Amino acid sequence: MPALKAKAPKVPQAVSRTDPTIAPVPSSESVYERIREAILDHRLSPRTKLKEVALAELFGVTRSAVRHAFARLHAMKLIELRPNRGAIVASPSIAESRDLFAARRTIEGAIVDKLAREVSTQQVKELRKMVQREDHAYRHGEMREGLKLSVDFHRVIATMAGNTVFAEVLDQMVSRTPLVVAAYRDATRTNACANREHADLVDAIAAHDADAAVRIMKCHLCSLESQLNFADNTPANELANIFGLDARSYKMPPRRSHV
Amino acid sequence: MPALKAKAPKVPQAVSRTDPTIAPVPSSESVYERIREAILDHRLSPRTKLKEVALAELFGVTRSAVRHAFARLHAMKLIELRPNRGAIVASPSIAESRDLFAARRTIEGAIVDKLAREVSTQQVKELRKMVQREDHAYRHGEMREGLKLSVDFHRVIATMAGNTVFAEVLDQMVSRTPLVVAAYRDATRTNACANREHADLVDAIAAHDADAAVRIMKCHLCSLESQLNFADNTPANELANIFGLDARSYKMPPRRSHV
DNA sequence: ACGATTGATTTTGTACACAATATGCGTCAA
DNA sequence: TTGACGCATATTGTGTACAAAATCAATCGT
Repeated sequence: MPALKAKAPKVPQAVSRTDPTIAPVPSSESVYERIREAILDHRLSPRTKLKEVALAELFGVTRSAVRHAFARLHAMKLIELRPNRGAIVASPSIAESRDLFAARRTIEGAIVDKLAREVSTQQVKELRKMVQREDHAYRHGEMREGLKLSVDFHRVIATMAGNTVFAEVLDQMVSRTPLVVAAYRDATRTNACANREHADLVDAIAAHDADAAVRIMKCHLCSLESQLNFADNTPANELANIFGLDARSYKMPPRRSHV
Repeated sequence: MPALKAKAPKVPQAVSRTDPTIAPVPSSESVYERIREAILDHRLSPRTKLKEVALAELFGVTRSAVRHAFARLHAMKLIELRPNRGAIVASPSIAESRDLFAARRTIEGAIVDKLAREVSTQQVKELRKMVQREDHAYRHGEMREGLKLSVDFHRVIATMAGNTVFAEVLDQMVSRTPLVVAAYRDATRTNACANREHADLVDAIAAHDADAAVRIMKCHLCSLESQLNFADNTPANELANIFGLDARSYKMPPRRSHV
C-alpha cells in the first residue's frame, strides 16, 4: 500500500519565476488567506487538525510556506499551535467567547461613537451600499456570502473610524467571531436578522447620533451573542473546553500516574 | 570567526506537556524575550536595524530561531519586517501613537471599570505592593526598573480584570507604548510622576469607585501622552514619519524621477 | 479479555545550503 | 564635481534533508 504514496503530487515549487503572477507576494500569503477564508466560511470546523504536508501538497507549496502561514494564523488566534503535535483550528472556550463579545462591545462602541461624530456623506453612501449588498445576499439565500459581507461591514466601520490601532485589533476580533459561532451556534435559531440592525446602525451614524449608534451596536452584539448556545451544543468541543484539554490527549496523564 | 558558532546552546523542548499555554515552543522563545525586553527598556531604539546573522551569533542560536522570534515580534508590532530588506525596530508614526493612546484610554477605562466592581481584597493587596515596589525603584533612581514595573502594573490590572481578550490586546498596546515614548519623549520633562497616579488609581479601585477609577486611568494616560513631544523631537524619525518613509531609503525616488 | 509496552510509521522541529535580492563602492562619462 | 552604471559583497528568502517527537497498531504479560 505504501507504494501509492506517490511522489507524483510532488510539484515543482520553483515555479516562482515561471508563475506569471507578480513576484512580491510570497506563497505563504495565499496559503494564509485560503485557510483564513475557510475558517471564516465555516468550511473548517474548530479542532480540525491541519497537517503541514497535506496542506503543502494541496496548495502546491512547500512546508515552509504552510509553516509561515501557520505563524500568522496563530497570531490572529485562528489556530492553536501545540508543540510537536501540530496545528488545529482554534476552539474558543465559553469564557473566551464571552470575553470576546464583551471586548467587542467596548471597542466597537467606541468606534461607532467616533465615526458617528466624524462621518462623511461619502462614507455614509458606502455603508448603505454595503448593507444593501448584504441584504441582497441574504434574500437570495446566499448565506455564506451574506456572512462574509456581514463580517466585512464591521471591518469597514472600524477602518472608517480612522483609528488604525482599533481597526487592527478589531480585525482580529471580528475574525475570531465566526469560530465562536461555529462552536456554539444554536441549530434551532437563525442569525439572519442581523441585517436589519446593520441598517439601523447606519441610519444612526448618518444622523450623527452617536449615542444611538453606540446603543444599537452594543445591542446588535448582544443579540448575536444571545443566539449562541453555551449550554449543551457541540458536546465534543464542550467537553474538551470544560476540562481545558485537547480532545485527543486523554491518554496523556498515565505517563506519571504510577509514580 | 565562524569557529565560535557553538553548537552548545541546544535547548530542551520536552517540557511542552507541562506548559499548555501558547507555544511555538522553541529556543526562539528566549530570543523573542530578550529582544522584547531590550525594546521595552529603551536599549534598542526605533529604526535600529536587526540583522539575522548578528543576532544569531550573539545569542548562540541559528538564524531560524531569530527568524521565528522576528515573526512574533512583528505580530506584536514591535518590529517592522521589510521584504528582502530585513527587520528594524518599529517607529510608530505620530498618528499611530495618538491612536494607540486613544485606544488605551478606551480599553483600560473599560478594564478598571470592571475591576473596580469585582476586585478582591487579596488583589488590592497585590496592587498596593506593586505600587510600593515601583515607588521604591523610582526613589532609588532605578529608572529602568521603575519603567518596567510601571508597564507591569498596567498588565497586571488587565489580567486581574479577568477578560482574557482584553488582557491580550492590552499586553500588545502596553508593549508598544515604550516605543512611542522612545520616539517622541521630551527631554526637558520627566515622567516619574506616574507613580502617584498609580497609587490614586489603586485607592479608587479598592473603594470600588468605578467612575473615579476610570477617570483617574484616563487622566493618567492623557498625562503620559501630554509628556510627549510630537512637534520637533527626534528629528530623524520625525522626517521619516512625516514622509512616511524608511529613514534609510531616501535614494529610492530617483527610480522614476526623470520620467 | 484487558491494559501496558514496544516498535514501525507518521508528523513536526531545526539546521543548513543555495538562490535571490539589496547594498555599497569604485569607475566612468558628461 | 556630479550623477549613473556595474561589479563585489552582504543580507535575506526558501527548499530540503535530517533529527526528534508523537501516533498508531500489534504484541505480550497478567
